[in-house]
Amino acid sequence: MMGHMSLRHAVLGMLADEPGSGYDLLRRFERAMANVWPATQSQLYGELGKLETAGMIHVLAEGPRGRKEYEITEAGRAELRHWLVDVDPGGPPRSAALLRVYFLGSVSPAQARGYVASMGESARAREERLDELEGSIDWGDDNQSLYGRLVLEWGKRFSAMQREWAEWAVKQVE
Amino acid sequence: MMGHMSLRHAVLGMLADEPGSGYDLLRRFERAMANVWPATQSQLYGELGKLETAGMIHVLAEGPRGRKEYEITEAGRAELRHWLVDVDPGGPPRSAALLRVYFLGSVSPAQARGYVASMGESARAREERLDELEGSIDWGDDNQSLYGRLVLEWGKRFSAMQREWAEWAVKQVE
DNA sequence: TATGACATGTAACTAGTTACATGATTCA
DNA sequence: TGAATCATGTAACTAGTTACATGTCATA
Repeated sequence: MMGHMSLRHAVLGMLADEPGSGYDLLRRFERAMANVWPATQSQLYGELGKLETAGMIHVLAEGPRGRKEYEITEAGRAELRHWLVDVDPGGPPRSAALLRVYFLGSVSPAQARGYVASMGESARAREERLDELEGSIDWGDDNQSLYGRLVLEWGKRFSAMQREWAEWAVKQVE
Repeated sequence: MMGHMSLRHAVLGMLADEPGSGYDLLRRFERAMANVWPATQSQLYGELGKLETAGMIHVLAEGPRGRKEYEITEAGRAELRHWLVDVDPGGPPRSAALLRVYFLGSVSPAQARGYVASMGESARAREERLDELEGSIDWGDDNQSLYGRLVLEWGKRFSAMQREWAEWAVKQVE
């Protein structure tokens, strides 16, 4: 049944938007995807090789310094649509931050409070970053802007939720 | 610097609460941890072996059918506290659900709306499950109850956030 | 001419999943 | 006695990380 392989689909999704090299993709992952689906350079080049072998992308042009610009193929688009529509996305992912909360009984209440407070603080910092980011992008009315805004809004709501939870939780540990 | 290895700490955290066998732990992971840090049987037995070699747990008693009951050692408790207090928990984890939202431009608006709506629906179902769970547990005033309630509350708030976001997002895709 | 950005790739490792394999004990 | 549960373990795989390795091109 082929496992999950979401990196594959992240790459296909980006190339569906526009062609690019591994190097391009790496920067796109760093810029737009860092908080949703981080990927390393190693992984990216490996996946591009596999996708080419599988016929889901092909080399559109070769540039200087060995640059290979990839374009998604019709098979690649079909696989992307299949994943978007037919494959179950699964539940919420592992959370190391929450895992710790379970075990805070192993440290002093003051340390536990400190940990929860720091979760709130990092959520607040993330909220600020996302607000800035939102202001710095000039949103068009294309699909990318539309769905990008949905993701950004999710991040903002998530961060606000976590900050509010932390404020509440700090009081519980007293 | 030893990587993240949160499974190791999840096991230590559970054994810090009370001793148990691999089989016990597996059921505890299924019951209490399924949504925060799922683990497979394979991984669990492997990790128990490594933790024993590392001197962080030891066999307290052997029972029928080869059962080995493990207890955390002082070294194990120290490692757990170290992880809880000193190690940076890192940002929000990968989210396959959100990753898809980025790429919904590749399918029809109706399909995109359907996907977002299904995210809302699964969040609603999770909210209900968590409400039921909360009602079914008789909470004491021990540490486990306290921190368990914090985690449950986080889950409820997360689910509510996702449901509300989805309701909002469905309207945006129109 | 040397620095920094561009550009790709491999090796060795850790983490996690799925499937297989085996056997003991309980109880209907 | 047969099925369910208890109980542990291994093999083969996929996914992801870190470090290493190499070389090109633009420009100050």
